[in-house]
Amino acid sequence: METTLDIDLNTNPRSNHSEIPNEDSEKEFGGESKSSSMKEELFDSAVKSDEFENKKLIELITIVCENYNNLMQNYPGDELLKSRKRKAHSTENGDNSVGKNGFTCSLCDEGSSGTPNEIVSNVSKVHVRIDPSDTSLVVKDGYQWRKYGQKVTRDNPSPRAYYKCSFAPSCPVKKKVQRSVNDPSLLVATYEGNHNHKNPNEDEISIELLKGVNDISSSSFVSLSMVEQMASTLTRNPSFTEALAAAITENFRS
DNA sequence: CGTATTTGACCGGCGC
DNA sequence: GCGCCGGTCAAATACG
Repeated sequence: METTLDIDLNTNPRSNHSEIPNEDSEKEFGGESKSSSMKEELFDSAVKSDEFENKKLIELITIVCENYNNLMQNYPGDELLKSRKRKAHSTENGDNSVGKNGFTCSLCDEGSSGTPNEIVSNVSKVHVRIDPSDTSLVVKDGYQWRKYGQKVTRDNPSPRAYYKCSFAPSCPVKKKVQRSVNDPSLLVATYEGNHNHKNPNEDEISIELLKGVNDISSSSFVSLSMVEQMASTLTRNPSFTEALAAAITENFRS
């Protein structure tokens, strides 16, 4: 069963406001048949209606954020740790199936076959579909990264880029980004470790939520890719999709 | 001028 | 022990 969560970021609540009669439209209608009090009433009801929809939207986004955070907490970082010692890792360029929209996230317990005392680190892979002509090895995931190396590996002609979290050394997370050997339009990002800080964009989202959805719609801080990642991760969690469906039903019933 | 990126050198694990 | 190879360092360079 495939569940899809579509978050249409083109639905701009602020743009809805542009349909609310403003000074220009008032001029346009010239006050011929409607009294000013009637116009005020229409304006007022339009705003209230908008506010009502915005509240629903805020609640839904809040639910998405909460579930995303909960889900992330259910995959504690050290649980899937694996050794950084180099061993034959054949899955390095393996292709998992990827949806047309690009983001696929998988948590891989690659250290499970190691010795009991082996120090292991959390490794996850994210597959991102990109424009084949795009040569940049950039996977936008909401975090800030500093590139510290690039290398051409033996089993893949395309270079592999090495990134550290910009919060390093306090945050030990690293990621490797390389085109798939089989599909040049596919970027494979391998994450090692877990961030010991919040996603900066996540904070921004929380702040913007408090400010109101009008500002959310215009905020450059709300990363499309982050929402995609959240959606991708969350939709793979059956309990979340159930909870979200229930929440949506409940919200629109009230 | 401060910060980020590039890139060749270097390090260390692994296989032979 | 030696060479290969992935990963990291750090000086040089680019960029805002």
